Amino acid sequence: MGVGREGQRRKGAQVTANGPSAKDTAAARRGRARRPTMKDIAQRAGVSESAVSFALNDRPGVSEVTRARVRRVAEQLGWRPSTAARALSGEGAATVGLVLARPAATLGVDSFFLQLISGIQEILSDRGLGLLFQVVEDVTAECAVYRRWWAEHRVDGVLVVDPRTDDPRPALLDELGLPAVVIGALTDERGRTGAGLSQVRADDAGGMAVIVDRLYALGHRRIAHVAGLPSLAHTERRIRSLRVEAGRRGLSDVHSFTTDYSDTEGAAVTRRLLDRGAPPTALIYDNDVMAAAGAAVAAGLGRAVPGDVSVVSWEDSALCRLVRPWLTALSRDTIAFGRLAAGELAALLDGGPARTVQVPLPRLIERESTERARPVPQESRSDDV
Amino acid sequence: MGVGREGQRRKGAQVTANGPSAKDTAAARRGRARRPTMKDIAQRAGVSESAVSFALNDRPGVSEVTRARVRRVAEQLGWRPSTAARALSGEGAATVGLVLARPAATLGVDSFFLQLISGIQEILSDRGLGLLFQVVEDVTAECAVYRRWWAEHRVDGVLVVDPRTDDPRPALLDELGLPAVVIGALTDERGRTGAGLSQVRADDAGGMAVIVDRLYALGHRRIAHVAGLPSLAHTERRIRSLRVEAGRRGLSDVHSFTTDYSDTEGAAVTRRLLDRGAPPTALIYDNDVMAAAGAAVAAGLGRAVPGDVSVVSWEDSALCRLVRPWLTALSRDTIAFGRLAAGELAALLDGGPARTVQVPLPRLIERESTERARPVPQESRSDDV
DNA sequence: TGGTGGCACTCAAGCGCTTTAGTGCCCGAT
DNA sequence: ATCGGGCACTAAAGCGCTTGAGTGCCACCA
Repeated sequence: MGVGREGQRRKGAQVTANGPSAKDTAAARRGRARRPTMKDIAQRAGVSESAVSFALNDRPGVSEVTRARVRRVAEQLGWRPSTAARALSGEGAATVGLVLARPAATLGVDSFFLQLISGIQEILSDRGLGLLFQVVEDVTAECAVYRRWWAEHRVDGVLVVDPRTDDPRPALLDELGLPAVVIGALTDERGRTGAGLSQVRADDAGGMAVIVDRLYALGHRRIAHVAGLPSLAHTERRIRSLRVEAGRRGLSDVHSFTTDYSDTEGAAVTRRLLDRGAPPTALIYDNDVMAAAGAAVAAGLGRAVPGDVSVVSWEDSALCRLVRPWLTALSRDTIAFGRLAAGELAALLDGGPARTVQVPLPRLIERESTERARPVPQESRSDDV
Repeated sequence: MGVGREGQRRKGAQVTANGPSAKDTAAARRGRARRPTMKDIAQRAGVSESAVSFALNDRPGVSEVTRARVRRVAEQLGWRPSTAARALSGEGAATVGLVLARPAATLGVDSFFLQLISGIQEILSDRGLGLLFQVVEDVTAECAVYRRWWAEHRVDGVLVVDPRTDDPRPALLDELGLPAVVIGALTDERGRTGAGLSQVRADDAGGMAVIVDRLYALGHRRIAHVAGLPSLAHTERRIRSLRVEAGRRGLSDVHSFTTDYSDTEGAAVTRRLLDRGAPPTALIYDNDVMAAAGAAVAAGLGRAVPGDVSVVSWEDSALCRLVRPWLTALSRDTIAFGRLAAGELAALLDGGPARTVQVPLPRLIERESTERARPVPQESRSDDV
């Protein structure tokens, strides 16, 4: 009896609900179907586990016919390597991490992230990599998550979004030895920070140049830029680029104002700007939500868009075609962006070198919210491009 | 020499970059800092590994003073359990999965998912559970992902979204023995499907009743419902509920039309409806994007919103306050929804029973897009509520 | 004084996989 | 005839953790 019980226990999950005592306890639920292991394959194929391992991992040490046989058996059994076991024996967790540091409330206002993630997934799932995802409140918490993931052996690398000025994350990841790719790039100057850190850069300077070029050509001379969070590296970059573009064209009434990306702040800043003595004739918003909110505010103040003021959104989305007038927007292929980033991370995990790649210049989709600036008396337009 | 090398190899990652031959190869990057293991704790605390395990897992078998000592050492060392090792020894992966079956393009139009996820996270991270996330094209691919996750030992349970009519997923998950909670609930009738399957139900019938109640009170008698994907369970439920509510009030000109949730289809259906002989005086849209698109179409056709036609969105978001007129919307606490679902799953993983819980009735936020129906000559309003 | 329990703790196996060090075999070179 | 070497494959250890089966010790009762 004792022996019988032992034997039964040893077989573990193989027991198939023997008897109709089907109490639906949590224990009973576990392992309803049994996962095949390499041992099963080895048995069926009549070789040792090592041989199976060699065969399945394209390692030398088995003949081609054995390799084929093992492969066939594995497929028949529907075998998949246990990531846990793999990770434990040093192969890594076959998972990459992505943490989003955003207060819950401001989440999901823009479509950027889901698109990005969807691009990321395309590449990752091709490579059999999982994506561990986490939303936290701030960067401090984000760093804690990296530490935890690292200590728990959960991820092989991470994708870092929303790079900041004075970002603590690269140093931490370097310390932990976690390969990472920064999406959106740190400051232009420093270049790569530590080995194992790739960057996928959006061309913020280029984007800004595209917008200013166009607005200038349309005769706009007083331009305001309603930017995003001041702590983000790309906000800083866009502001700097705008200043450069303005300087190049001798424009003096060109300014940036930072916000928290919310429709509320976007609206508030817009109201302040339009109430000025010589209000801007063109407004550049760092996201679609603020652009829409800003356009609505302008309309509310009796300013025609684009008659009195042109509006450009730095982010294209369905929203830009849901408000009237339709918003002119800078459109980038966010999905491709995600794909690129994931590709870089995969390369890094394969032992490739850290690189900095740049995504193509975004395109300006001109819709209804921009048009030629109303001629201003005291300024001739002879200095046009 | 041979011995020396062996010894060195055995110590593995403990080697600290001996010598300045710091080639930044992928190999060198691995394990820059060493993760402490239970063995380290055991050594320092002067007990066996088992004792450490007991101590850290609140299991009996160690005295309180030892437990405290072990805990202290663990904390000092910054120890965290390796999920890989845990998973391997049968404890589960401490991870739950969430897969989103949506074509990449239609992703991110609504804010629903990120909000939901953010709520989910709150609970999961409290419990030390990770969230493995995946975006796929369709339900078939989704099922494949479940299979893979299961075989790879990656997740302990999953959160299922977008339940469908004739949903293949519950059966699959049951077969695999993967605990799951369905977010949004399957058809009302069947109730729980298999053990280990909890449901968190949005009250679609209640929501529809709230909307129809209000519209009816405002005098609307011809109501159209621009619904979402016909294959989704909640679409079906809403349509059914509308029919019931209409029947109860003796309304005959009340119909539903399914779409793919896109602004395009929402607009198209709206145009068709408004071009009819006796167009509806009120339109209910199954999401915010279609509501906004529909309102724009109405305006384009010269119908005043809400003067000629009232608009209600079944989903509140920033968008509802970015278009003019502001959209009346059914508002639910999506973050709380996520929290609830994650809580149910956690309970399930703890061995709790499968349950079906219901979230509170959504509230109707009345904004500018609804008002009293224009009185219709051939119909007295004496039968009002 | 010997037995008996319970307590605090250790031993060792095992989870599924990788990997290093063998082992046996056959073939060609000496 | 013998040896070396390459090849196909096996044995076994180890990754970090859990867990059932001990083990030694002490208090307590008969």
